[in-house]
Amino acid sequence: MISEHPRVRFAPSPTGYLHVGGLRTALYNYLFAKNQNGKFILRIEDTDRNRYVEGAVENLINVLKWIGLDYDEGPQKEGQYGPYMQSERLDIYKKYAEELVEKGHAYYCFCTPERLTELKEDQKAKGLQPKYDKHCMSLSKDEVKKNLDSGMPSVVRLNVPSDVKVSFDDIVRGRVEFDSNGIDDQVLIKSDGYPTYHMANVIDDHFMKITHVIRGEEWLSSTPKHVLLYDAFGWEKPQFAHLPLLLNPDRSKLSKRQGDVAVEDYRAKGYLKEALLNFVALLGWNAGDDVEFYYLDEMVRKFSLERVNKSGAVFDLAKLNWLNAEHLRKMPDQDLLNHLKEELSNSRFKDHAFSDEYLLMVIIAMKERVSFVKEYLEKSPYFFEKPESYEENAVKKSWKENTPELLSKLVEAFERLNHPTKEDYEAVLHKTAEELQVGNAKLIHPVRLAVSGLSAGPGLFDILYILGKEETVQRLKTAVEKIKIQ
RNA sequence: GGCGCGUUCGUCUAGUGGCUUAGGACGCUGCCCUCUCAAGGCAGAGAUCACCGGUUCGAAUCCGGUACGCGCUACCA
Repeated sequence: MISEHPRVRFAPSPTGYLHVGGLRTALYNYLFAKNQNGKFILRIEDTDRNRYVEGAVENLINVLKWIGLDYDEGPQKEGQYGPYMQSERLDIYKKYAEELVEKGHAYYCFCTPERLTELKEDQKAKGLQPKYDKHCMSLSKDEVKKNLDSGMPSVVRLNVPSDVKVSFDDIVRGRVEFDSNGIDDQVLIKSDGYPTYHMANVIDDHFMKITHVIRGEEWLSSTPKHVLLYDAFGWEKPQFAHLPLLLNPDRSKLSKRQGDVAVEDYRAKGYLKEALLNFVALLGWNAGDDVEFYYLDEMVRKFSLERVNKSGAVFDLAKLNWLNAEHLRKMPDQDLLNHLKEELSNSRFKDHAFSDEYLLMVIIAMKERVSFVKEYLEKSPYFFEKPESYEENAVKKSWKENTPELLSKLVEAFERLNHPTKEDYEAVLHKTAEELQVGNAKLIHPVRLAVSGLSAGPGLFDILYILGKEETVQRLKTAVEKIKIQ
């Protein structure tokens, strides 16, 4: 049954943005496809005209592109099984709905919404489960034709057989069995002519030759309907794999109310695509070893559906943050440089020019101290502008009465230096401290404060070297004038 | 309510009958390194494996029940 080259699909509905749960589903589909040398297809399930959102499809594609999950077939990348927008396949659904009606596996229903609600309320009042009563199934062929010809609103319903056990083998959950009596006569074609998810899904998966349906757990209870549909058509069923849900910290289904759910939100906050992908992959899957840091290609190599977990996973920001920092630290300096330049061009420093050489030095100095690219600017603004103020507590702690005098001596010594290296700065500072008969710390901390305005940062001599002699001296002089002991 | 799925440190998880005094990671605490802050190293706290019963010489691992959580129960996906 498992064909040599699997075909899987990510089939989102364009509701405006890509949900992180959707991202995880897309990722697993992608990983499985690439691991198995198969195809990853993008299909847009836009069968609900009421929920249509302008630009949602383009947005979805852009986000997928940004994060690096390239699809082999889909909108803007037509393959031989298109179109990949369900709204462009209406005639196909209609044709197969008619075939089902022909075979007696489906029937036209002309019941009004009013009757349906009434029926439902009636059943609820009697403690029965709400289910369509197959009322329209008793209509004769002529009556159906007459209604249809007269333009009466109609839907097509699946004729669910009673007293049948519907089961399938889920790759992550094992054998799952349902009783057909609990399944409603699902609407297949809506009165506006559009198919419902169930209908479109089964037909498309069949004609697009999908071998594995990998989707969220919320679809598990709908699967028997799909199985019934495959059987009604006499089609071979794909393999199913239902993924565990992503959860809020309180273990409810991940929702907007309790934080960000859109991939775009995380992107805007400065999360790296590498970190996002890595993090989301680990929410429900592991290779069985201790590896937690992954790049996409390594995940592809090690991924298998058999190792996907059954239970929901809480979306834990703290771990995402750690992974982001980890990916940032391990990123090649050249890539980091591009990120930093982009960050700078969107900041208040956008009009300043910094050489690549200079920025690279900043990157090396700050690399281990940042979790986000923007922190290069937030945590060490002094590399991009002169300190505007001096950290108050640090002033209190390290700026003593004799500090201005000590620093003046140090400045003199620095000024005599010719193209100093960081070792030169260090040697001179040590020597000056010795001459002035004070500990190194008496100079180091005030210098750090004078030059950066802050008390935390990279090694002082690295900072001085990056800033350069002229800038260092200038900042020291300014600080001596501006900082007063309180 | 009905049906289905799930339940190992706060969180993500390893574990598929003896190797387990249940391992790793994030987070947290402490120590080391050190001019500061990080990173790194080391150490620590943290899980009676939801509960009850059964099978077995032996169970987190197999079986049954209960509880709790979640999903579905639309002419939404």
